[in-house]
Amino acid sequence: MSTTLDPAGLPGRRGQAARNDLVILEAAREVFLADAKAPIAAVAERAGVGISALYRRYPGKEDLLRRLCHDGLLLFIAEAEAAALEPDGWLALTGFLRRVVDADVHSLTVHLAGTFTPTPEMHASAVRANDLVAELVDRAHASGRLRRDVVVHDVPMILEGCAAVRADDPERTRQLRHRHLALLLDGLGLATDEPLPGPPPVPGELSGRW
Amino acid sequence: MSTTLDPAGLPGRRGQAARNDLVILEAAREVFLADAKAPIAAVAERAGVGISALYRRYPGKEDLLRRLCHDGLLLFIAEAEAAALEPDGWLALTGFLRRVVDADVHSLTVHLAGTFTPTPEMHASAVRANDLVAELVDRAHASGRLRRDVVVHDVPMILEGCAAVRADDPERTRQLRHRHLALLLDGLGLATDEPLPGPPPVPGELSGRW
DNA sequence: TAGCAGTGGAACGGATCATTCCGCTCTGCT
DNA sequence: AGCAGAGCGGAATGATCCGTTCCACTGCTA
Repeated sequence: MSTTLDPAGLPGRRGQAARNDLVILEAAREVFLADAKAPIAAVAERAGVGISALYRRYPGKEDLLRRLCHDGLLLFIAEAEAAALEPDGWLALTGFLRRVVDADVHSLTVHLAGTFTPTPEMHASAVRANDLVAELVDRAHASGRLRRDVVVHDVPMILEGCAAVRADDPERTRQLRHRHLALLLDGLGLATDEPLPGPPPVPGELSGRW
Repeated sequence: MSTTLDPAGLPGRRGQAARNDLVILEAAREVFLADAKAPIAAVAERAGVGISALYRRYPGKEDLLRRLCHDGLLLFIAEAEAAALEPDGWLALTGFLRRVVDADVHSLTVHLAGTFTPTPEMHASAVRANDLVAELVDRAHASGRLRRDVVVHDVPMILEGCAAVRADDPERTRQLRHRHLALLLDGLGLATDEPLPGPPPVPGELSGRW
């Protein structure tokens, strides 16, 4: 039971309920991050509540998934906006990627996509996110430190690759992903003149649809 | 009962059966590569045969999966052995990785693992594969072109990352994976003095168990 | 021409889930 | 103090999915 937005945990039934809101969301995050098609009951168990507690808050599984995914997307956007403040274009991009990997946001937004039908609102967020990343990539190019043939849509590909790395322990997973990312970031630099093979990724091409 | 090597398809029932052996295996490969937990019926459909044709050949789903996975592992080993013949240690390793990505072998061996219990024979093959990769990595190190802090177990991590990249079209998937691999290979080089973050991967640590 | 290897595909039974429902507990209000 | 009902736990329900079995049929093969 941890509370963040629950100002000085109210006592009694009301407060417990408010706290459960968060506990459930956190449990759902953990469970669905580990397995995108985990049963609802697993979330309830992890949260230490009954199934009713879930259905009281969300009309159905899909709504919970949507919520989780949208939250992730918003976090992604927030990180991108934060990165926009970094003056060095290269550091802005690399720092952004590191933070996204750190927060495991990509799994939330992509692995979960396809398990529900997105809202128009989410679509708008996705567009916004894409614009922000495009800006980061442009600035990295301008800094002269990013290899020429890397395009915006390489970013989701990179994140996809990082998200695929998994260990048993979440913390260890994080470490290994950073290791993988470090390799990719070095590859992103100007180490070689060899152009990347094949045409670059194109918008809806990667597995996550939207 | 004619067997796998069916040159110039025999006519009649016998020949049809022999041909089905291959058709089924190929269909299974395609189907399970696209979705590791596809139903048996999907394989039959793709192969254009009935379900019986499958069960005549394999006692159960698990056996088919095992067969597929072991075939993949053997191919992996064959590629590693082929790579061992390349005199340049760096080219041996990078060429090997490219061919493995090309053949989509990693998906076969890892994504499918966990869906069945491995045979001791497969375990032996896995050990052998590991040894061969270790040798490739050693030689790459000896060539002086591989960054110092890369270890054997980084290889499965890299392959895992590549396998995560997916497009709708198999051919396009292959292209994008090569792009991703190219980035990783550049990162594998000596571009930077920055050491890789965190401790390197350790044997059974990655998601595929064995 | 008899017999059977080889087959297609319907039918069966078990497993898994999302969702609903009911009875209980306490809280917060009167 | 008392009670209406917000919140909840978890069993029951009904649907779906899938591996496996079964049986009738076909046309080689001997």
